[in-house]
Amino acid sequence: MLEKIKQGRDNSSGGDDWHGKPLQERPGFLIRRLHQIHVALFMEECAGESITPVQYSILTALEHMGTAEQIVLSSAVGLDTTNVADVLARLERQKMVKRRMSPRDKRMKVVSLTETGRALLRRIDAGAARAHERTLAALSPTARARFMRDLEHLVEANNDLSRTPVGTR
Amino acid sequence: MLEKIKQGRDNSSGGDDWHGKPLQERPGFLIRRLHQIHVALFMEECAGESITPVQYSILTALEHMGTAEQIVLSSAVGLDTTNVADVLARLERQKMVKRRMSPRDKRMKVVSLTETGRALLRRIDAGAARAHERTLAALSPTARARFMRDLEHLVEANNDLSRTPVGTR
DNA sequence: TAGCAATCGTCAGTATAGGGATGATTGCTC
DNA sequence: GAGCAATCATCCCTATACTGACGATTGCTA
Repeated sequence: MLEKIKQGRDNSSGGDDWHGKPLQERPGFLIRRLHQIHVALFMEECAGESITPVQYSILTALEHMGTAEQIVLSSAVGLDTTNVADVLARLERQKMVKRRMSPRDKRMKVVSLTETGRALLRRIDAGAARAHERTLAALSPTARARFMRDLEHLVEANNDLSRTPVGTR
Repeated sequence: MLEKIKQGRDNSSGGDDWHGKPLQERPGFLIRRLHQIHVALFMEECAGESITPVQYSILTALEHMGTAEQIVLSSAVGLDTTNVADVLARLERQKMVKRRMSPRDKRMKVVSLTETGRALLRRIDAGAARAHERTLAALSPTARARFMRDLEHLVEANNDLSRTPVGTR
């Protein structure tokens, strides 16, 4: 009584019938797990420094842009403005980042890296790279490159589906 | 598995030099984005029902197992026991799930689906399947199957790295 | 069998992640 | 140039996700 419910779906494209499949073979489950794993690896590689993957993303984006309004950062890293404000508040508390009102538009806040933030980036850079590598280490170099291509493709194709699409600014 | 990592960064190999690459080409960033996207798709497909992907995972696991202690569920879905308890409390509040003390071991709680929970599962099944399909829709059927294989491989290889590895129970 | 270490669930605390609402500000339009 | 809609940051709320600690219970062992 738990096998063949499956009304309303026809797998015209060759048999992607996720229903009935164990959790371990469903895309959503595996993507969540891989995300968990990468975060764990990142935290392990950067142990000692108080930093998270998302904070690292924001700091990196800031390093590339020099200075940015929160809304621009939000678009760059694909995070809700609420969430970005939250992360930035933590980064500011740790003196990694400065925020001040934009003189051009008083609704906006301009964010910039501090020297402390830049130093942190330099310290964790190798660890972050190792975390990225270890996440994909189980694949052969060929499969790894292919996997990354597919990943980029999937994210790009669905970019506009999340609340804050990347790169629209 | 971390042979060519050494101390600093040298991109002697095929070129896994994440440093200096834009955010959009780093595995951690893309995995986080794809996770966001799948969650968004799931919530869109199951709008109207108050359910999340993680809750769906737990309900599905319960359906397969019939009845399970929280620690077993935790292992089945790869979630911290703290987190599982949290999710279960919400599911119980919505009457999707029942919890009672295990008579065999008074430290444990036995969880089981209610009829309400089973009905919910039947209602959202098609939507959940559509969310899974749409997440991978941008890939050709061939690439999709390959991607899933690689994904499973990566998760399996790093299973023991997260706090709660899957399937050890 | 008395004690003790391991186990299970929970609690407190922190960090993403997003929805919905609001206040301040801006720029467009009439 | 006065009003008004859009924009930006923020606030409150909920939901993952994990760490560290703790009380209750269990089973092993001395």
